[in-house]
Amino acid sequence: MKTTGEILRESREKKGLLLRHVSALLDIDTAILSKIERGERKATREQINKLAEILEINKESLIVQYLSEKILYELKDEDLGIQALKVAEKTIKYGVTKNK
Amino acid sequence: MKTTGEILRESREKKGLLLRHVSALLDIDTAILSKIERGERKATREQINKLAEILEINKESLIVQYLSEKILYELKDEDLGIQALKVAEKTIKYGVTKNK
DNA sequence: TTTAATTTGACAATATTTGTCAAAAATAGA
DNA sequence: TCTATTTTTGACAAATATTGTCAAATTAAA
Repeated sequence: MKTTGEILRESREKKGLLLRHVSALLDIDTAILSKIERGERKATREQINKLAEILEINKESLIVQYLSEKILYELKDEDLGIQALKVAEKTIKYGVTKNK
Repeated sequence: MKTTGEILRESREKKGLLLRHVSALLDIDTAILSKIERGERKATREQINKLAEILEINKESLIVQYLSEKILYELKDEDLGIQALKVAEKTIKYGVTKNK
């Protein structure tokens, strides 16, 4: 499975766009976009939306990949990550929302 | 399934401890512990460790519940949460770690 | 009823994230 | 080659989010 960064870089290059072009549309420095594409930084949720539009990427698949990386980042030092994911999944499915 | 806050409050009361006692051991104000138990605030990872010890709660189950709430918090406004969880789960299982 | 415990909310301190900038490194044409 | 352009790097600044204190209000219980 491709990382978010890989998807973004490949899509940008396929369109013949430079970091300069895309980062201008996102209103950020090229340095950040460079880091996002190489997985050194995470994009913001808003940037993901914009990038899907600019690069004409399937929005859903991009978001799913992005979110899954965000989750994995939270769990990166945890031994019980898989169990936590399973509990989270069940909770979503059963539509339980006790907390504020 | 009980929330982290419910587990903490019930365990504390079962031991006959006051917020004052436990929050002193955690070195925080009672106000925060009160909020944590009612789900208004999240505990830190360190506080969870300490609380498991102080209240003699099964550490693994407390951590799993805590982490799953953290994940759900990230996904609370997302339509594609379940898909993201599934991708994350597969990624952990296959041991893929491309990003820094 | 009054003492102790808990809750509430404003806001302060701290930590994390997101960004800029300038210079270095890599890449591509002439 | 050489030299323009693009990309990458890393130090640091700005913005945002999290975690905390405090004092007063509310609730519970002696």
